[in-house]
Amino acid sequence: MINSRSADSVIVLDFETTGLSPAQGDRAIEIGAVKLEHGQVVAHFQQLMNPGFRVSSFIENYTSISNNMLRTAPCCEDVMADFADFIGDANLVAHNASFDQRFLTAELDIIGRQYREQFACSMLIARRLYQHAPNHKLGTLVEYKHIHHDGVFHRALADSEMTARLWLTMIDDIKHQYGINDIPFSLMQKFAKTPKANINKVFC
DNA sequence: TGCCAGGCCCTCTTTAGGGCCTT
Repeated sequence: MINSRSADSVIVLDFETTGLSPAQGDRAIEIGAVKLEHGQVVAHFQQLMNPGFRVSSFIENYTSISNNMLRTAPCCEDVMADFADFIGDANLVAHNASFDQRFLTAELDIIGRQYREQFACSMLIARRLYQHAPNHKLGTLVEYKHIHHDGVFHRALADSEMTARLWLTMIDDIKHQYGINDIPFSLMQKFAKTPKANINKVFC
């Protein structure tokens, strides 16, 4: 069963998009992902994609992805077909996963594909594990945990790499804190959804 | 014209409201 797999064998992904809501017509403009097997990076995926309309100046400034860069990029449908093949039957992780899950579902719906995998949210876990962090934005958590980064933010591959390092850091911290050797993906999902008052019961 | 999401979580809560996160 997929959920019995170890939490350190997942695909960590991040979308850059034209806005916040596919229901309002927003589309993906970049996908980045890191494949982890037993805590090691074994593959990357990164691709710009042309949403079929110009992105706003806010998005150009926020992501450093310009309309000129997108003009020659392949369309979303072609990129997402390749990405669906890349994720296969892996479990998935993203920071604020509800956002990326909405776009993944919407973009795969357009090409008649589906993902069967489970999704876990690194932000929900960080809120429980690092309750004293200044906040739980990805960039803040990377600094808070002294996680290596190259200074690039709000690009899909860079953010997915940082999220992957944060994910593995949280797994290590949970292992040390609760004295366990291996954490199933399903237990991380349970941790993410458990009320803070009860989180110590999840790994005991 | 003006507006525009949504799930989670906390509290001055649960017959609600608002901040946090993502682009």
